[in-house]
Amino acid sequence: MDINTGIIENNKTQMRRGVLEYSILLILAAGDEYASSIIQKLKEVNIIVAEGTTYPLLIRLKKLGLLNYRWEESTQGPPRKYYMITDLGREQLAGLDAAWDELAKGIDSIRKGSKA
Amino acid sequence: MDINTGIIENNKTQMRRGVLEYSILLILAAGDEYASSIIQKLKEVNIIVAEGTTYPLLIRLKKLGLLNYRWEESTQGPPRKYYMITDLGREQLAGLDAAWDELAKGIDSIRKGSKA
DNA sequence: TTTGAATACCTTGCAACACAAGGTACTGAA
DNA sequence: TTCAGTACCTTGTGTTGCAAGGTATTCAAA
Repeated sequence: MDINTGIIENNKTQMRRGVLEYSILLILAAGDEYASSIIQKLKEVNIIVAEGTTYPLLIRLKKLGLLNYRWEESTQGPPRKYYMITDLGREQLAGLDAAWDELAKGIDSIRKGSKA
Repeated sequence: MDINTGIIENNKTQMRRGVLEYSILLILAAGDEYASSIIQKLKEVNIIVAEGTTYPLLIRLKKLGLLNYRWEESTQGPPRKYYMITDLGREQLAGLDAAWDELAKGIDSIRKGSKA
């Protein structure tokens, strides 16, 4: 692996970090999911996240009252822990939507400046 | 400070973290700046960053060869360390542009999904 | 019936890094 | 000579993403 790839990869990781909670709340706002399916959905939009990141994060969001969960049997293996977003979670999500918009706007205006 | 503000503020911070290196490179691509002026420019677009974050970050980017600097006298106080982006820095910046676009696209498509 | 693959859950330990707080040093004006 | 303003930098702490390792369930094949 050359040095360039390393720097870029590291930064892509950094960028993803910032939006992990946000994107998980977004996914759960659309419907209940279990950890593995959340990871899968994120992968589909090129937001790669490890199991060791996801499980602690879901537990954290649960503790904060933004999520709840229920167990559901599966014929494909062990039972699944389906997470769902709470009312508080939806409130917070609205705030994060705004934060994301603001950040995107900020980056955009710096970008325009750097091309002037 | 209520609990809601806490969660949101924490997340805004998280989001900013991911794009700090990127936005600093963007600013320096538009012209040489010293640390305090970089912080000021970021503040203008609502990306708040502390001194204790910025200085080590600039040093790190210098060590990676993405930046260089020169000293310049000032009549308003101590000399200023003007940072400038290197050729390698511009290369990396192109990669980060792409990474940002990809991330923004990813978030966008999750957002659309969650409104369906 | 036991072995293995697939699925799903979770924890531990390490490393990166943002930031608050505290510190140094230069300039010019009061 | 003292103080405010500007600018540099470091230290210590806390958070947190992730690699690696571990447990448990189901089903199918040997």
